[in-house]
Amino acid sequence: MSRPSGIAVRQRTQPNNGFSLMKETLLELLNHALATLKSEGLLPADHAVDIRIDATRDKSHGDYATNLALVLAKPAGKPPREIAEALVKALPDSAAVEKVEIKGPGFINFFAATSAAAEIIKRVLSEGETFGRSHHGQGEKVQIEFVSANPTGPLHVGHGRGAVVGDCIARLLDATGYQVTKEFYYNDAGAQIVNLERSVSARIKGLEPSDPAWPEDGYRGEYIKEIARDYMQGVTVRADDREVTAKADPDDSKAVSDFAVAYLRREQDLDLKAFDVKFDVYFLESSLYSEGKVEKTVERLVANGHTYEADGALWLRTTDFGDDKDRVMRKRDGFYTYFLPDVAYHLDKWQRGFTTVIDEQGADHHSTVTRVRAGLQALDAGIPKGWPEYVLHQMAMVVRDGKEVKLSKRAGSYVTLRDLIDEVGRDATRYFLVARKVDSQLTFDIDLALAQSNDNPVYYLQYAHARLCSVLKRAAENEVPFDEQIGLAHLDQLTEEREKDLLNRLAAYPEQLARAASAREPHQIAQYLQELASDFHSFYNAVKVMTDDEFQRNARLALCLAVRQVLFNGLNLLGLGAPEEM
RNA sequence: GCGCCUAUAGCUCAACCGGAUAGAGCAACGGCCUUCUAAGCCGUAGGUUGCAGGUUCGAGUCCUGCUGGGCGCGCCA
Repeated sequence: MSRPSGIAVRQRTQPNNGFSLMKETLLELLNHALATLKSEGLLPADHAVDIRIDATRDKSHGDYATNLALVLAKPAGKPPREIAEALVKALPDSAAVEKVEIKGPGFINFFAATSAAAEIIKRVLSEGETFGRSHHGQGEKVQIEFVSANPTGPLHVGHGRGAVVGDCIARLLDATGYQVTKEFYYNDAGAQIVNLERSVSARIKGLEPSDPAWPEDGYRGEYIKEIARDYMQGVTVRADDREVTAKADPDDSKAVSDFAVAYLRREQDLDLKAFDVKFDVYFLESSLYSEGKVEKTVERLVANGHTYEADGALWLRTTDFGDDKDRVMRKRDGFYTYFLPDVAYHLDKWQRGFTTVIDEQGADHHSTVTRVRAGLQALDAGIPKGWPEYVLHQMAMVVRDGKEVKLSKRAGSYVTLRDLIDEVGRDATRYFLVARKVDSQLTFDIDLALAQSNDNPVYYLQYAHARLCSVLKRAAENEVPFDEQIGLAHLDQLTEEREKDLLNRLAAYPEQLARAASAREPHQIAQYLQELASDFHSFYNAVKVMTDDEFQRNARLALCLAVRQVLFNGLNLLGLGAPEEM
């Protein structure tokens, strides 16, 4: 599978409008030096090397550094420091570079001229909302499936984590040039739906979960009672993908079932809407049956000779494809296991032309990964081995009053996603759920989120944006308003250390976005935004923007405008609001 | 027993295909509003990156083993 490397510095992958970024400049200089070394015979002429230029962590190492000399030490057969010296000697002069140093084992450190670093402002302002976006994906069709909750209850915090992670990955891929389809898959006709119907019917009869006649494993939550009431009142419910009017006939189990599914789908839609998550496609498991896709998949697997009958069931020999045991496809009772429609569904995705498919799921379903991939291999349909991709998020736990709130649909004790959004707000909920790596478990402490509500990490970002808007607004009201042209013509006024920090941070954004997208890790953006906001707050406290010096003031306002833009773009990637005042 | 994830400051978490002296927030302590939003800033303190080996110029990051935690191992989804 080809993925954009994103990280490697490449020439001309970004539209640059003639503005040269520091890294691009350094890359050119190093390429020159490299060619010189080769022509002098210090390096094998045919030696290819991927030049890496990193932003430094430590300012005493300059703004950018390369380990090029260390990488070249082996092929050149010379100590790294010697190569570093030769490289530095061969570097063409550039006004963009203030100083070059060799440090440590052979790192070459570059100190950028602030005026050259300030060029990023021009690019940010000319590209506006598209700054940071790229065409790495070249329009490739990507599908991301996430949430995919069955309509048997409201969404909980685990679904919320999946929802925001999937949604943000979709935003990242869209921003890096992919054509993204967001899809929600659900079962509207299986055993769980029968259970749902029985539960609602029991409520219609006035039964309580404590009654002996209550269906075994029935859903006990209060929401079932509400469905029963609305069904008997003939209510019409409208979900994103269906609309159903209740028949109010307690004996029509099909009608009860249809209504309950539509009702819960609508509830989930409302949850997702409150969370600002939208889908392009709702895919029904039942359609795989009604359109014969399940049957066709079975036939194909049988024809390929990967199946056998045993104990009255039909098995797929998934062990041929790396699974630890074979899996039942068709049960003794003639029904298929969930696994088969899963395979049929993914074959359908492949046939729809999605060369990259990402399944975002809870890690408790991780055993399906090997199984589904094995099933797809057994189809012999030309599907690559590691397809589809999976992003698995670890469990999210809700804590209130220092105690875990169990998320049991059957027991009915519940903290729903909507509860969280109502209590701590959409932006804070999204931020908490997306700001950390998906591989780590997550504790969502409601009390903490509430207690911090005045002092929340997401507000830190939004406050930075609001502050910037305020400064820019003040400038607009001023008798000598902000003149962008004057500002851009005097970027050499930006000489403060805090200003340079900000400029370097702005310049890192496009790469940061590309890296987060190719790693499918939206938390990287949250991290970046914290750093950007921090740089801005430091700058704001250390440097007065609205000075009397016309050139300096306008240059600083241009910087502010650029920072505001990047903050806005980044907040947007995470689906967070960018308030103009707080 | 097997598989996947995980272990970093008191707590919650970062750390860019392996890079230089491991960074933030919260909590603690000390400062900063007669000037652009103090939901902010500056400073102090806080670490044997679970343990033991290995790979190499260099390891929180890669490999092996061990320990602790989570999840999974249905003819449930």
